[in-house]
Amino acid sequence: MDPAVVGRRVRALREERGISLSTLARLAGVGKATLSGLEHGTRNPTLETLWAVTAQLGVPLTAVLTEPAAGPTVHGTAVTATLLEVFTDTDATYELYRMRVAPGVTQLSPAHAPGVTEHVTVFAGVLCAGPADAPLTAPAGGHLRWVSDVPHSYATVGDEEVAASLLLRYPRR
Amino acid sequence: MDPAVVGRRVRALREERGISLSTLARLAGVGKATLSGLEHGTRNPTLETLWAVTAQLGVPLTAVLTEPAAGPTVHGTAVTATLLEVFTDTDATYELYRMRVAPGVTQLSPAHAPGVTEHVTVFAGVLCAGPADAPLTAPAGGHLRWVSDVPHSYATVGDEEVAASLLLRYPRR
DNA sequence: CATCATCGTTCCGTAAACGGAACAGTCGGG
DNA sequence: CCCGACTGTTCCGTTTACGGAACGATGATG
Repeated sequence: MDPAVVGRRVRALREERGISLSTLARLAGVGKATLSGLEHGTRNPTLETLWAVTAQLGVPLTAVLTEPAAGPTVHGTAVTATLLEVFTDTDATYELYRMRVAPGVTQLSPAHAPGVTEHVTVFAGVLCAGPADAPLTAPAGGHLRWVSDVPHSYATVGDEEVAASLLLRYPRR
Repeated sequence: MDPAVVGRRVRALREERGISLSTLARLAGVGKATLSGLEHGTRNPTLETLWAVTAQLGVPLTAVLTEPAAGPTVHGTAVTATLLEVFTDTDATYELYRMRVAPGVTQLSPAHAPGVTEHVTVFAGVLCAGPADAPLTAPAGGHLRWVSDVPHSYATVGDEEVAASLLLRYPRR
């Protein structure tokens, strides 16, 4: 955990809001020296200090402590997916992703293990996805499901980026 | 942010692993006094200290800084839902929840605004949910969808707790 | 019972994070 | 130009979190 990274995030958040270091320090009730050192990563801040600052910025502590993308992120040619949650059950393991599909490109993904299914709920845009030889289409608000033990594809319909949630279900072997 | 809460989580995580305060302090390279004070909430730990301890426990910093359920949590008679993500689009707003339904109780929820739809994907257990007068049923791996502008219900089928993801779609009025 | 190990807490000197003040640099107005 | 208001950084005395050692309590062993 690099304190310099935390510092950069704090500074970025502050500058997004267009407020000065002096102002934020005063609002958060910390010394300017403290905030300056924190943003530079030259100090090793106390929880209390970090809390005061992030609270004033209106973000949770985790916003500066974790990567902007909370989970591991998978980048493909068209698809960017970040893992939101993993759920393990006696019968299967589920992985819940937030997914974005860039327009104009079709991404082909190889087959998963037998029995793996994908559920997609579209937030925005129109998604065309599913088995490569018989893809399905869903508009915003729609839902797709397919068994992904065959090669499958993802693409947008139209120029709009697609936002969706993707649920991968891996049956216990 | 209550340092006592952080302390309790650290202590809980340590005791889950069955290791002593002395041992964890040695492994994490911090003083026993430091760890003792941290667990009691009588100290105001430094990021470095907290990082050393949580890393040794094998959990991310956020595990002790945020609620066990990361987002705002809604508790009902049978349903506990925690907000994972909010997505706002030009057409609609989506809220993605992780949901648990306790067995043996049926929860009735009042109607939402017109056009609001719910998508549920079941992780574990068997869920019976939907419009109160015509609920639907889905086993683990299944998916339900209904328009929730009428009163609707949630209940498990059988004695097993249901785990699921719930997506609420609010069309822009 | 005596002994030893380990438990978690408390004491204490040191190192460092803290807030306030002083500092140089920059912009805008009279 | 000069001045005031502001920016962010640096200096400094005070506060406090730090690790190590000492402590009493507990449990296992001979």
